[in-house]
Amino acid sequence: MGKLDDIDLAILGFLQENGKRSYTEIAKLLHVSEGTIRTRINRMLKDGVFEFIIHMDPNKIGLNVQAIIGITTKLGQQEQIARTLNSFQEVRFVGAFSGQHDLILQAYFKNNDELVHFVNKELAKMEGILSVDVSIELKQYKDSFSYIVK
Amino acid sequence: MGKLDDIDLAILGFLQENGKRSYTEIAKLLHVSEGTIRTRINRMLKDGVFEFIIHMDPNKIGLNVQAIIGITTKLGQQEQIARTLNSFQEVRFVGAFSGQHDLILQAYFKNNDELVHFVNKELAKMEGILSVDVSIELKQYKDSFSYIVK
DNA sequence: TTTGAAAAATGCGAAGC
DNA sequence: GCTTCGCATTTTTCAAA
Repeated sequence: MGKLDDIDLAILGFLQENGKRSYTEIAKLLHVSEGTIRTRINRMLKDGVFEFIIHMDPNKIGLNVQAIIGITTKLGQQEQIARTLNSFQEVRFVGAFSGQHDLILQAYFKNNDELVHFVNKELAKMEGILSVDVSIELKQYKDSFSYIVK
Repeated sequence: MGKLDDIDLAILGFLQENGKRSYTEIAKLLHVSEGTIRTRINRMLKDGVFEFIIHMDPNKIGLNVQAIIGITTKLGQQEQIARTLNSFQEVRFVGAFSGQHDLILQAYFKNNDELVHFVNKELAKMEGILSVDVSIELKQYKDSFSYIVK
């Protein structure tokens, strides 16, 4: 699994603007053949460099309450708690972090009741959680998936 | 811009598994015509319900340091700081939150030097920031974009 | 809004450079 | 590893129910 060269990065640069761009279109933009684009995209997909997904607006599909939750865990329990959190549909992101909280998660809920249930029932019953710090999103300013500078 | 019905949600349910699924394939799965799928997808795109994107693995494209940063701002300065943060390529996500921090952002960097520069130079020079709380990601457990329960 | 059918574009596999 | 060339699939367009 080698490094990405300039053409690979250029392909990603175009796809990050619009995941629906065709091989043909990208080929023209980069002045190489369609087959080259296709081969490289398939290689990057196989190597897990990126994947084609859709990004839904949570509000538009009825998930009106978004929260970021910091968790402090008992030493040695972090991994197991992370795996438990993993299994919740509501949880979009979980990571272990250095800093104030051992775990940070992002989760989407239909309404406040569901958030309260998640925190007071589900989190509350997990062994090894020492403290929970809930932040509720009031306004979103940016949510970008374009990491590549052109 | 009406509400989504069961077919719309079913379409999103299939697309969230794989953003490359064709109209034809989804049509067969849902026992409706290809045109129906196409019409509905285009309506949802127009309404901003979702978009086709690619999700890159930050590590695989050389962004090896990921951080979540909580910021406390001077009253009334929050909006303007959020907009400034917005303009940084490194910043993937910014939101205003209730709770311990007024703003929370997620950012990706090539290395620790770039993170340190962002915090100690860029953030440090912004007017109205009272405190900054940096958490560095040690391990990622989940990063899902499938919000719809089937 | 959904369907069906024909034209245009895109994607795919194989062969050669 | 890149390109070209047929063939299959998908997308687009549009008329009609």
